[in-house]
Amino acid sequence: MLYAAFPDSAKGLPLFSGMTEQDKQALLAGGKVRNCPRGQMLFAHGEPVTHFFVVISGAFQLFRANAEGHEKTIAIAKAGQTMCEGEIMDSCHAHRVNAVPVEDSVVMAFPAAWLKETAKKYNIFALNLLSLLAQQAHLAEVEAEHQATMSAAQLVACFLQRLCVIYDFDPKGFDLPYSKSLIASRLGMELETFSRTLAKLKDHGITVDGTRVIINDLQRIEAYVCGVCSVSGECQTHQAMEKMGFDEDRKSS
Amino acid sequence: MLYAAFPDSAKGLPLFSGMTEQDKQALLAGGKVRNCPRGQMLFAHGEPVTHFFVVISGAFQLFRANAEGHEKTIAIAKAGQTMCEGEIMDSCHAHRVNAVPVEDSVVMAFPAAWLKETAKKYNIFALNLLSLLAQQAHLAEVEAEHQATMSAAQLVACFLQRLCVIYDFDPKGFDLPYSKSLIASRLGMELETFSRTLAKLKDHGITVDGTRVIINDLQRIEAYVCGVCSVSGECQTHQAMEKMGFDEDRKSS
DNA sequence: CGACACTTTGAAGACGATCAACGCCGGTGG
DNA sequence: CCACCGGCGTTGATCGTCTTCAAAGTGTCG
Repeated sequence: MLYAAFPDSAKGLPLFSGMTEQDKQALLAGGKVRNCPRGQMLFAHGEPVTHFFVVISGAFQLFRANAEGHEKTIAIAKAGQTMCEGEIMDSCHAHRVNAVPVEDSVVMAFPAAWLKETAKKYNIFALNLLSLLAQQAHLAEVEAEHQATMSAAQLVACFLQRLCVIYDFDPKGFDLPYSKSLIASRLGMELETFSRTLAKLKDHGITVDGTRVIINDLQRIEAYVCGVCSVSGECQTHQAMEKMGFDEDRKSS
Repeated sequence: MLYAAFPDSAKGLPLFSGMTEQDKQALLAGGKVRNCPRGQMLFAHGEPVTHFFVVISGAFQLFRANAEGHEKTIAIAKAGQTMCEGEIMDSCHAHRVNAVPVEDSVVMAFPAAWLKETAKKYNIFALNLLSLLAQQAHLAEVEAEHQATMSAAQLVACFLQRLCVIYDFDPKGFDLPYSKSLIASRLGMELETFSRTLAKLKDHGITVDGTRVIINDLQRIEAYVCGVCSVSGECQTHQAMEKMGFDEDRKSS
C-alpha cells in the first residue's frame, strides 16, 4: 500500500502530542486518506460541513467570493495544517469558505462528529485543539491589524519573511511556493500592486526575480515590518518550539 | 454586599452552559471581583499573563501601539466577554495587548492556571471554550477580510449594523456607545476619515448627528456591506441564538 | 506556430492619511 | 459671571498609495 505511511505523518501533529501510541492509532483509524488533484474543489462555501481534514501533502487555497465575483484568499493550508476545526467546534453547519488544492494534494478526512467526540473523550486532545484555535485566533487578529495598518510593501515583506520561518527556507535564496496571483489574493491586494511592490522592495534589501527571492538583510526587514510582528513573535517562536518537539532549544541554551 | 450579585451574572455565560449549579458555584469561587476605574490600565502589552478575566460591567479597550506610537484598537470587550483566554490557552506568557477600561468597569479575575485546569477537569467547559475560541478566530478572519476588501464607508456601515445586533439597539435610533476616536481606532482608520465617512453614509440611508445614529433601511445596508457579512451571518445568528438560550426561534418557527 | 495562463508595465483616477485650522463643550479659576 | 483651557470632533487642502483599465511581455504545451 502506497498510502500506508500517510497516517503516520499525521501522528506527529501537535494535535496528538501527549497521547499514547495506542490512542493515536485508534483515533487515526477514524479517518480516510483521500487524493485531491489540483483544482478539484474539496468543499464549497455554503455546503454542509461533514468532515474535519488534515492536509497530508500539497496545499489548499481557502477563499471566499463576494457578490461581484471578486475572490479573497483567507488562508493557504499546507501539509500538517488542518481544515474545518473552527466550523465544527463553532457548530457552524455550512462551510464558510471554498477549499481548492493549488497542487495535487492528499488529505485525511474524519467525520465532523469524530472531532467533537475526540475532544470530549480525551482531555489532552481538547487542550491541544484549544491551543490550535487560540493560535489561529491570534494569527487572524494580527493579520487584521496588519491589513489595517501596513502598506503593501510591508505586507509583502512580512509575508516573505514569514515564508522563510514556516517553510524553513533560506532567506539568502528561495523560490516562491505559490503563484503570484495566489499570494496577491492572500495578501488582499491586486496582482498589479503585488508585482509593482516586489520591484520596490529592492530598496529594502529584498530582490525578487521571477519566482526567486533573496532577502539580503533579515534584521532590516524585521524592523521594517515593525514592532507588531516581532512582538507577537514571542508566541510564534513558542509555537515553533512546540512543533519541533518542545526542547530543541533547551539543549542549545 | 453590593457585589454579591456579580458572580451570578457570570453564571449565565455561554462558557458555563451545560454545567450544574454546584459546579458553576465551585468554579466561580476561584475568581475575585475587581473594580476598574475608567482609564486605569488593567494589564499592559508585554507583562506576564497572570489572570483570565470576565467583564462583568463596563467595557475595555484592547490595543497595541507600534514603534511610532500609533495605537490600533484590536477589540472592545464589553460585559459578558472574556479576556486573555487566547493567551492562556496558547501558553503565551506575555500579554499581547494593553487593556484599559473606557468606562468604570468591573471584572472577575481568575488565576491563569484556573482556566487550563477547569478545561482539563470539565469536558463541557473545554467544549464551550473551544466554541468560544472558534468564534473568535472566525470573527478575526472576517475582520481581516473586511479590512482587506472593504472601503471605509462599508466598514463603518458594517460596524453600525453590528452594534445593533450586539447591543440589541433599535436601528431606528440609538446612541454610539463609545467615543468616535475609539471607534475609528477600532476600525483601523483615522478620526478624520471616520468623521467624513459618517457624512457620506447619508447617501446610503444612515444618518448620524453627534452620537445619534438612525439607520433607515437595514436591508439596504446589509446589501451594501456585501455578501461576506450576510453569508457569515449564518454562524453569527447561530451564536446569537445560543447566547439567548438556544431555542428562542424554535418556538417562533 | 499559436493558444493560453500568468505576469509585467503604463496611465488615470479614487481613496484615505496627513497637516492645519477651526468649532464645540465642560471644567477651572479668577 | 466670564475668560481660559483642554479634550474631542469637524472641515479643508494636499499628497501618496492602491485600484482599475488597457496593453504588451513571457512561458509552456499541444
